[in-house]
Amino acid sequence: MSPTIRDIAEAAGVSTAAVSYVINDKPGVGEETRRRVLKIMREMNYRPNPQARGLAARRTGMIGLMIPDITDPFYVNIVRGVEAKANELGYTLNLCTTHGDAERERDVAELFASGGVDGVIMMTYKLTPSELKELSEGRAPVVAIDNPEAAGWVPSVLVDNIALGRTATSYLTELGHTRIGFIHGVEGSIASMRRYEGYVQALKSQGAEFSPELVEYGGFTHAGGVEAARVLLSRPQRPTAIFAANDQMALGAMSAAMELGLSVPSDLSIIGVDDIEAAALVVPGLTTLKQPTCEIGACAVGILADLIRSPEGDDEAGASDVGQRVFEARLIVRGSCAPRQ
Amino acid sequence: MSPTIRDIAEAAGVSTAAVSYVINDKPGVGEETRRRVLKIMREMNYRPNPQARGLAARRTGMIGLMIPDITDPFYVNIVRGVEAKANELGYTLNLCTTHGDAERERDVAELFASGGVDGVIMMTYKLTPSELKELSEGRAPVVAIDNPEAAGWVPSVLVDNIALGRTATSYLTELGHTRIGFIHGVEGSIASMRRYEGYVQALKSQGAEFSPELVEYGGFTHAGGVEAARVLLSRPQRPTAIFAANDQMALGAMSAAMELGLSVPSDLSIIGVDDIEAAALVVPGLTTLKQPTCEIGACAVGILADLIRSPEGDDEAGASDVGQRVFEARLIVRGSCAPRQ
DNA sequence: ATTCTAACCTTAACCGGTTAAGTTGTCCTC
DNA sequence: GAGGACAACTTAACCGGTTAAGGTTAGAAT
Repeated sequence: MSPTIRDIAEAAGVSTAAVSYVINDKPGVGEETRRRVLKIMREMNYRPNPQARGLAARRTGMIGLMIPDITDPFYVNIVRGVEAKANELGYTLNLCTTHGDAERERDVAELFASGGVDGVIMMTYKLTPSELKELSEGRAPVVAIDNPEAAGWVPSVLVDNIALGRTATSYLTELGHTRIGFIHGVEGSIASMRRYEGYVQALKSQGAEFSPELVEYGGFTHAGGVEAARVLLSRPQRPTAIFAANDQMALGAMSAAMELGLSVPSDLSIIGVDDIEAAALVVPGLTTLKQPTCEIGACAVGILADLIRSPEGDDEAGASDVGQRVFEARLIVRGSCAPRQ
Repeated sequence: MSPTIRDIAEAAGVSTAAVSYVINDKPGVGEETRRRVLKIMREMNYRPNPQARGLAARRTGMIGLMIPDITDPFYVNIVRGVEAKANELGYTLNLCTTHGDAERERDVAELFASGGVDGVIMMTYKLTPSELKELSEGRAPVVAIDNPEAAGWVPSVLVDNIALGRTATSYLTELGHTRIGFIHGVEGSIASMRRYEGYVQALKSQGAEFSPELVEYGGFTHAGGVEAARVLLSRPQRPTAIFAANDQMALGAMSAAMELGLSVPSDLSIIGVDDIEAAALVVPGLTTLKQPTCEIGACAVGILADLIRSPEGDDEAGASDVGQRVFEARLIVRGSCAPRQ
């Protein structure tokens, strides 16, 4: 088997404590001894056992990351940000996906709570805020991403989806559009609802038309986007622009438009959200709103690392000051939107 | 703090050993005692500490997964397969990305080797097979995915990229094409080289033309595909079909064709590899070769779990029998290929 | 009545580290 | 030259579980 700290200690003629001090760069060991121990560690190819270390020092060096779906580019990009920052801070990542399943979310939360990780980053939609809060009061602190409901309960980093909706919609109204369709994601999606809220706000403030006839659901999928757009475009007075709550649906809307003989952007302007890879590849390119996913991930890790270092709760200020960081989406202009003719 | 096994033992009036037996469903505990202990565990919201467990029982319940890039759909789909199967077998995933960086690959390997995981699944391209083998002889067994060089050294699961190249190319020759271009990925990519090899084999066996003029590099990116296709299509005798080593480049080739006023598939047939999401969304749909990524991932976990259960090495049969499982890619026919006119 | 067996449970040594407290030796100071 | 301060180690008690080996007890077999 691989050598233990005792083997090293013996070989170097010192106590395990001394070796431990060397490993952790702590004072109390002479220069000469330190060098000797290091040399022997190298020679014997010694690697401290992370489990034993963790057990004794009460840390695992791991951050748990819970996301619904590793296929969705939005989450993947957040994972990238998280990974980069976590790595920078010396943490390794424990990734679990939940597929939006409530039970699985609970299982994973349980797993993380049992102490396998030093902290948890959660993108969860089924767990209630109080469940989250309870979890965070256990062994590992929690930071929530993209969950407005959890904000206020646990430290959160969010994107302002209402502003996002306003930005997208205003961009279209400023191009002269007044009949603008909206394609929701799945029913009950908070992100979708907030984007819709921004859409309504912008319509009102710009004096553009608002009608339930302009709103459909597309389930966040390409096929759903096709369906929804077909419905919207076959209405007596069809919209001249469509704002879809994500890019897959926006691309679906684009297909539907082509299928109906409408040209994008001259007959129909389309705007999406997420800036997925395909958005840049289609012709015309899809104008979209990009959320700063990498920064979001990195920011969450930063907050979490602080919490791990100095566990909360010991302040009298009350729970009202749980951190919260809000990011804004950025408009990426490509070719899919044009002034109304 | 959260209760320990000693707290439970005390509350139940038994020894910690008894509690441990209950936790692990081992015999030697009476029905009544077992029930009492379970009840108390529930009441006190007890969760065994995974680190302590791992230390004592010499397992972590984690599988390390090393991939170059979490953005690449090919890897992501493998991760999905791995995650699902790992989860099924009670393992959790420790994900690390290397960005194809040799030093990072070594760091991660080191991390895994130090015993943080029970086994490792590697998609690595910079580590030498002997480094891999050495790693696998340490604390954690290793399974390699998609690394033909490692096969024979460590248990491997692969896709037959030569056959893939043959399949793609034969599909085109059978449609009557004789001048078929090939777009490589990055230089030195083994996958790309093997696909090329299959391409050459198919050309030869079908008596089609082979010329260095028909081969370009596209670096696996969309932009690179555009570039490469431009070059190929501006040659005196332009190819009537192009086989790109991945879908991004194939889509790039499609853009280049449109840009040059060529229509796909009537003027130019295009075939790619990977079946990325966008392949189904463009018009015409991209014909492509899909690797059974989920099965590959699941298969790797299966092999690894066996190795973890019964560590190798104890057989006299020699190292020649390291497992190896080869998968075949499947042709997905969409609209981007047509008979030569 | 004694021995054997089996079921049930406890003791205590580990797993491989960390770390507070204690020991030893050296040098400095007054 | 006694006392104190400091550097360099060591001792040993943990961290929170697992598990081999041993101890009781009750009931069955002899």
